[in-house]
Amino acid sequence: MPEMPEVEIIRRYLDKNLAGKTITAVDVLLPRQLQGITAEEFTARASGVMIKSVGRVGKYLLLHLDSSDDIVFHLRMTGRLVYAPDGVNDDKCARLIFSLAGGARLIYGDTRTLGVIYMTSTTAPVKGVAEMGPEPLSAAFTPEYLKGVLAKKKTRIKTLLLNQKYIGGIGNIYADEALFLARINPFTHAQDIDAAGAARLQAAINEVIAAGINDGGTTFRDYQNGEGKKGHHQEHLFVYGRTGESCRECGAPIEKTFLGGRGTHFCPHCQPMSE
DNA sequence: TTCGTCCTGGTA
DNA sequence: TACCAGGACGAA
Repeated sequence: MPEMPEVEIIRRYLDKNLAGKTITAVDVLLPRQLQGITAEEFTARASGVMIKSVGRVGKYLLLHLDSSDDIVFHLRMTGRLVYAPDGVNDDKCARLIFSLAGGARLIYGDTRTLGVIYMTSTTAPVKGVAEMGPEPLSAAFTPEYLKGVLAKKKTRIKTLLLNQKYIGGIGNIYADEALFLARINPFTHAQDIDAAGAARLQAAINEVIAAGINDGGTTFRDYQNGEGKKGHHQEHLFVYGRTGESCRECGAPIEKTFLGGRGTHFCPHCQPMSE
Protein backbone atom coordinates (compact mmCIF):
# COMPACT_ATOMS: atom_id res chain seq x y z
CA MET A 1 0.00 0.00 0.00
CA PRO A 2 2.57 2.52 0.88
CA GLU A 3 4.39 4.31 -1.88
CA MET A 4 7.61 6.26 -1.56
CA PRO A 5 6.21 9.16 0.52
CA GLU A 6 4.56 6.80 2.99
CA VAL A 7 7.66 4.64 3.33
CA GLU A 8 9.79 7.76 3.78
CA ILE A 9 7.53 8.99 6.59
CA ILE A 10 7.84 5.61 8.27
CA ARG A 11 11.60 5.61 7.76
CA ARG A 12 12.08 9.01 9.40
CA TYR A 13 10.10 8.06 12.46
CA LEU A 14 11.73 4.66 12.87
CA ASP A 15 15.22 6.02 12.33
CA LYS A 16 14.64 8.54 15.10
CA ASN A 17 13.38 5.86 17.48
CA LEU A 18 15.31 2.73 16.57
CA ALA A 19 18.85 3.95 15.94
CA GLY A 20 21.13 2.59 18.65
CA LYS A 21 18.59 0.10 20.01
CA THR A 22 19.44 -3.57 20.31
CA ILE A 23 17.12 -6.39 19.26
CA THR A 24 16.75 -8.81 22.17
CA ALA A 25 14.18 -11.23 20.77
CA VAL A 26 12.27 -11.97 17.59
CA ASP A 27 8.81 -13.54 17.19
CA VAL A 28 8.18 -14.81 13.69
CA LEU A 29 4.41 -15.22 13.54
CA LEU A 30 4.16 -15.92 9.80
CA PRO A 31 7.36 -17.57 8.51
CA ARG A 32 6.03 -17.57 4.92
CA GLN A 33 6.78 -13.85 4.64
CA LEU A 34 10.49 -14.39 5.23
CA GLN A 35 12.26 -14.74 1.89
CA GLY A 36 14.98 -17.32 1.47
CA ILE A 37 15.60 -17.80 5.16
CA THR A 38 14.11 -19.92 7.90
CA ALA A 39 12.53 -18.39 10.99
CA GLU A 40 15.28 -19.96 13.06
CA GLU A 41 18.13 -18.46 11.07
CA PHE A 42 16.39 -15.10 10.81
CA THR A 43 15.93 -15.00 14.57
CA ALA A 44 19.52 -16.01 15.19
CA ARG A 45 20.96 -13.34 12.90
CA ALA A 46 18.74 -10.56 14.30
CA SER A 47 19.02 -11.30 18.01
CA GLY A 48 21.55 -9.41 20.07
CA VAL A 49 22.28 -7.06 17.18
CA MET A 50 22.02 -3.28 17.30
CA ILE A 51 20.07 -1.28 14.74
CA LYS A 52 22.41 1.39 13.41
CA SER A 53 19.96 3.29 11.24
CA VAL A 54 16.88 2.95 9.07
CA GLY A 55 17.15 3.46 5.33
CA ARG A 56 14.91 3.37 2.29
CA VAL A 57 15.31 2.49 -1.37
CA GLY A 58 12.15 3.16 -3.35
CA LYS A 59 9.40 1.41 -1.42
CA TYR A 60 11.85 -0.85 0.42
CA LEU A 61 12.63 -0.12 4.05
CA LEU A 62 16.00 -1.24 5.41
CA LEU A 63 17.08 -1.77 9.00
CA HIS A 64 20.86 -1.41 8.90
CA LEU A 65 22.24 -3.67 11.59
CA ASP A 66 25.50 -3.41 13.45
CA SER A 67 26.61 -6.58 11.69
CA SER A 68 27.01 -7.23 7.99
CA ASP A 69 23.25 -7.68 7.65
CA ASP A 70 20.27 -5.59 6.66
CA ILE A 71 16.69 -6.52 7.43
CA VAL A 72 14.75 -5.45 4.35
CA PHE A 73 10.98 -4.97 4.27
CA HIS A 74 8.67 -4.47 1.33
CA LEU A 75 5.27 -3.59 2.75
CA ARG A 76 3.38 -4.23 -0.50
CA MET A 77 -0.32 -3.41 -0.11
CA THR A 78 -1.09 -3.57 3.60
CA GLY A 79 2.17 -3.88 5.49
CA ARG A 80 2.93 -1.53 8.39
CA LEU A 81 5.79 -1.07 10.81
CA VAL A 82 4.95 0.49 14.13
CA TYR A 83 7.28 1.36 16.98
CA ALA A 84 5.66 0.69 20.35
CA PRO A 85 7.67 2.43 23.12
CA ASP A 86 5.67 0.59 25.80
CA GLY A 87 6.07 -2.75 24.07
CA VAL A 88 2.31 -3.23 23.74
CA ASN A 89 1.12 -4.82 20.52
CA ASP A 90 -2.35 -3.71 19.45
CA ASP A 91 -2.09 -4.90 15.86
CA LYS A 92 -4.47 -7.79 15.27
CA CYS A 93 -2.51 -8.66 12.13
CA ALA A 94 0.96 -8.68 13.69
CA ARG A 95 3.23 -10.99 11.68
CA LEU A 96 6.71 -10.27 13.07
CA ILE A 97 7.67 -8.70 16.38
CA PHE A 98 11.07 -7.43 17.46
CA SER A 99 11.62 -6.93 21.16
CA LEU A 100 14.15 -4.21 21.93
CA ALA A 101 16.40 -3.60 24.89
CA GLY A 102 14.53 -1.36 27.35
CA GLY A 103 11.10 -2.89 26.71
CA ALA A 104 10.02 -1.28 23.45
CA ARG A 105 8.92 -3.33 20.45
CA LEU A 106 8.91 -2.95 16.70
CA ILE A 107 5.80 -4.56 15.26
CA TYR A 108 5.35 -5.58 11.64
CA GLY A 109 1.66 -6.00 10.83
CA ASP A 110 0.17 -6.98 7.49
CA THR A 111 -3.50 -7.66 6.79
CA ARG A 112 -3.19 -9.31 3.42
CA THR A 113 0.22 -10.81 4.18
CA LEU A 114 1.57 -9.89 0.76
CA GLY A 115 4.60 -8.14 2.24
CA VAL A 116 8.03 -9.69 2.04
CA ILE A 117 10.95 -9.59 4.46
CA TYR A 118 14.59 -10.36 3.73
CA MET A 119 17.74 -10.77 5.78
CA THR A 120 20.53 -9.78 3.47
CA SER A 121 24.24 -9.27 3.68
CA THR A 122 25.69 -6.23 1.96
CA THR A 123 27.30 -8.51 -0.60
CA ALA A 124 23.99 -10.04 -1.67
CA PRO A 125 21.40 -7.27 -1.80
CA VAL A 126 17.77 -7.78 -2.66
CA LYS A 127 17.25 -7.81 -6.43
CA GLY A 128 14.52 -5.19 -6.39
CA VAL A 129 16.71 -2.89 -4.32
CA ALA A 130 19.74 -3.34 -6.56
CA GLU A 131 17.71 -2.63 -9.69
CA MET A 132 15.82 0.38 -8.34
CA GLY A 133 15.71 3.31 -10.76
CA PRO A 134 16.41 6.93 -9.83
CA GLU A 135 13.99 8.29 -7.26
CA PRO A 136 11.83 11.39 -7.55
CA LEU A 137 13.46 14.41 -5.89
CA SER A 138 16.93 12.92 -6.44
CA ALA A 139 19.64 14.61 -8.46
CA ALA A 140 19.59 11.78 -10.99
CA PHE A 141 15.90 12.22 -11.76
CA THR A 142 16.17 14.99 -14.34
CA PRO A 143 13.89 15.95 -17.24
CA GLU A 144 16.60 14.63 -19.55
CA TYR A 145 16.66 11.29 -17.76
CA LEU A 146 12.90 10.91 -18.01
CA LYS A 147 12.87 11.93 -21.64
CA GLY A 148 15.52 9.32 -22.38
CA VAL A 149 13.48 6.63 -20.65
CA LEU A 150 10.30 7.50 -22.54
CA ALA A 151 11.97 7.48 -25.95
CA LYS A 152 11.23 4.45 -28.10
CA LYS A 153 9.04 2.79 -25.48
CA LYS A 154 5.59 1.82 -26.67
CA THR A 155 4.26 1.01 -23.23
CA ARG A 156 1.52 3.18 -21.77
CA ILE A 157 2.96 5.98 -19.68
CA LYS A 158 1.18 4.93 -16.51
CA THR A 159 2.50 1.38 -16.76
CA LEU A 160 5.99 2.78 -17.20
CA LEU A 161 5.64 5.01 -14.14
CA LEU A 162 4.80 1.97 -12.04
CA ASN A 163 7.90 0.09 -13.20
CA GLN A 164 10.38 0.52 -10.37
CA LYS A 165 13.47 0.00 -12.50
CA TYR A 166 12.77 3.21 -14.43
CA ILE A 167 11.70 5.42 -11.53
CA GLY A 168 11.88 4.21 -7.96
CA GLY A 169 8.99 4.59 -5.56
CA ILE A 170 5.93 5.61 -7.57
CA GLY A 171 2.73 3.63 -6.97
CA ASN A 172 -0.84 3.76 -8.17
CA ILE A 173 -1.97 6.89 -6.32
CA TYR A 174 0.97 9.13 -7.15
CA ALA A 175 1.11 7.87 -10.75
CA ASP A 176 -2.48 9.01 -11.32
CA GLU A 177 -1.85 12.30 -9.53
CA ALA A 178 1.36 13.09 -11.42
CA LEU A 179 -0.25 12.38 -14.79
CA PHE A 180 -3.10 14.72 -13.90
CA LEU A 181 -0.75 17.53 -12.88
CA ALA A 182 1.18 17.07 -16.13
CA ARG A 183 -2.08 16.96 -18.12
CA ILE A 184 -1.10 13.67 -19.72
CA ASN A 185 -3.61 10.92 -20.44
CA PRO A 186 -2.54 7.70 -18.68
CA PHE A 187 -3.06 5.64 -21.85
CA THR A 188 -0.57 7.72 -23.85
CA HIS A 189 2.27 5.67 -25.27
CA ALA A 190 5.55 6.72 -23.68
CA GLN A 191 7.29 7.43 -26.96
CA ASP A 192 4.53 9.85 -27.99
CA ILE A 193 5.33 12.25 -25.15
CA ASP A 194 7.47 15.13 -26.39
CA ALA A 195 10.26 16.92 -24.54
CA ALA A 196 7.90 19.52 -23.09
CA GLY A 197 5.58 16.78 -21.86
CA ALA A 198 8.46 14.85 -20.32
CA ALA A 199 9.61 18.01 -18.53
CA ARG A 200 6.08 18.64 -17.23
CA LEU A 201 5.84 15.06 -16.04
CA GLN A 202 9.20 15.13 -14.29
CA ALA A 203 8.19 18.29 -12.43
CA ALA A 204 4.74 16.86 -11.64
CA ILE A 205 6.21 13.68 -10.19
CA ASN A 206 8.52 15.66 -7.92
CA GLU A 207 5.63 17.90 -6.91
CA VAL A 208 3.23 15.11 -5.90
CA ILE A 209 5.90 13.10 -4.11
CA ALA A 210 7.05 16.17 -2.16
CA ALA A 211 3.45 17.06 -1.32
CA GLY A 212 2.79 13.51 -0.18
CA ILE A 213 5.76 13.63 2.17
CA ASN A 214 4.79 17.07 3.48
CA ASP A 215 1.30 15.78 4.22
CA GLY A 216 2.61 12.75 6.08
CA GLY A 217 1.51 10.32 3.36
CA THR A 218 -1.83 9.27 1.91
CA THR A 219 -4.18 7.09 3.96
CA PHE A 220 -6.97 5.46 1.99
CA ARG A 221 -7.56 2.40 4.05
CA ASP A 222 -4.67 0.81 5.82
CA TYR A 223 -1.68 3.08 5.70
CA GLN A 224 -0.30 4.24 9.00
CA ASN A 225 3.04 5.75 9.86
CA GLY A 226 5.61 4.41 12.31
CA GLU A 227 3.57 5.94 15.10
CA GLY A 228 0.39 4.15 14.02
CA LYS A 229 -1.21 7.37 12.72
CA LYS A 230 -2.77 8.27 9.37
CA GLY A 231 -1.50 10.62 6.67
CA HIS A 232 -3.33 13.66 5.28
CA HIS A 233 -2.53 13.76 1.58
CA GLN A 234 -5.83 12.04 0.71
CA GLU A 235 -7.44 15.42 1.42
CA HIS A 236 -5.47 16.98 -1.43
CA LEU A 237 -5.80 14.40 -4.19
CA PHE A 238 -6.94 15.61 -7.60
CA VAL A 239 -8.10 12.37 -9.21
CA TYR A 240 -7.29 9.22 -7.22
CA GLY A 241 -10.40 7.92 -5.49
CA ARG A 242 -12.50 10.82 -6.79
CA THR A 243 -14.49 8.89 -9.40
CA GLY A 244 -17.58 10.89 -10.42
CA GLU A 245 -16.55 13.93 -8.41
CA SER A 246 -15.79 17.26 -10.06
CA CYS A 247 -12.33 17.95 -11.36
CA ARG A 248 -10.74 20.61 -9.17
CA GLU A 249 -9.53 22.39 -12.29
CA CYS A 250 -12.38 22.22 -14.80
CA GLY A 251 -15.36 20.72 -13.01
CA ALA A 252 -15.76 17.75 -15.33
CA PRO A 253 -16.48 14.43 -13.60
CA ILE A 254 -13.39 12.35 -12.85
CA GLU A 255 -13.43 9.00 -14.62
CA LYS A 256 -12.10 5.63 -13.56
CA THR A 257 -11.00 2.88 -15.88
CA PHE A 258 -8.57 -0.01 -15.71
CA LEU A 259 -5.08 0.04 -17.16
CA GLY A 260 -2.75 -2.86 -16.71
CA GLY A 261 -5.10 -4.29 -14.14
CA ARG A 262 -4.90 -1.21 -11.95
CA GLY A 263 -7.69 1.22 -11.23
CA THR A 264 -6.83 4.42 -13.08
CA HIS A 265 -8.35 7.83 -12.39
CA PHE A 266 -8.18 10.83 -14.70
CA CYS A 267 -10.00 13.91 -15.91
CA PRO A 268 -11.11 13.34 -19.52
CA HIS A 269 -11.19 17.09 -20.11
CA CYS A 270 -7.82 18.06 -18.61
CA GLN A 271 -6.10 14.88 -19.82
CA PRO A 272 -7.49 14.16 -23.29
CA MET A 273 -6.03 11.49 -25.53
CA SER A 274 -3.58 13.20 -27.84
CA GLU A 275 -4.70 11.10 -30.82
C1' DT B 1 2.20 -6.66 -23.10
C1' DT B 2 -1.52 -8.76 -20.50
C1' DC B 3 -3.25 -11.73 -16.97
C1' DG B 4 -3.42 -14.41 -12.96
C1' DT B 5 -1.73 -14.98 -8.39
C1' DC B 6 -0.40 -14.28 -3.86
C1' DC B 7 -4.06 -12.96 0.68
C1' DT B 8 -7.57 -10.77 4.00
C1' DG B 9 -11.26 -7.83 5.26
C1' DG B 10 -13.94 -3.56 4.79
C1' DT B 11 -17.56 -1.72 2.08
C1' DA B 12 -21.26 -1.37 -1.39
C1' DT C 1 -22.52 -11.89 -1.03
C1' DA C 2 -19.55 -9.91 -4.38
C1' DC C 3 -16.09 -6.80 -5.25
C1' DC C 4 -12.21 -4.12 -4.63
C1' DA C 5 -7.64 -2.62 -2.62
C1' DG C 6 -1.16 2.30 -1.86
C1' DG C 7 2.44 -4.12 -5.26
C1' DA C 8 5.23 -7.07 -7.78
C1' DC C 9 6.24 -11.19 -10.15
C1' DG C 10 6.01 -15.11 -13.24
C1' DA C 11 3.65 -17.34 -16.96
C1' DA C 12 1.22 -17.29 -21.35
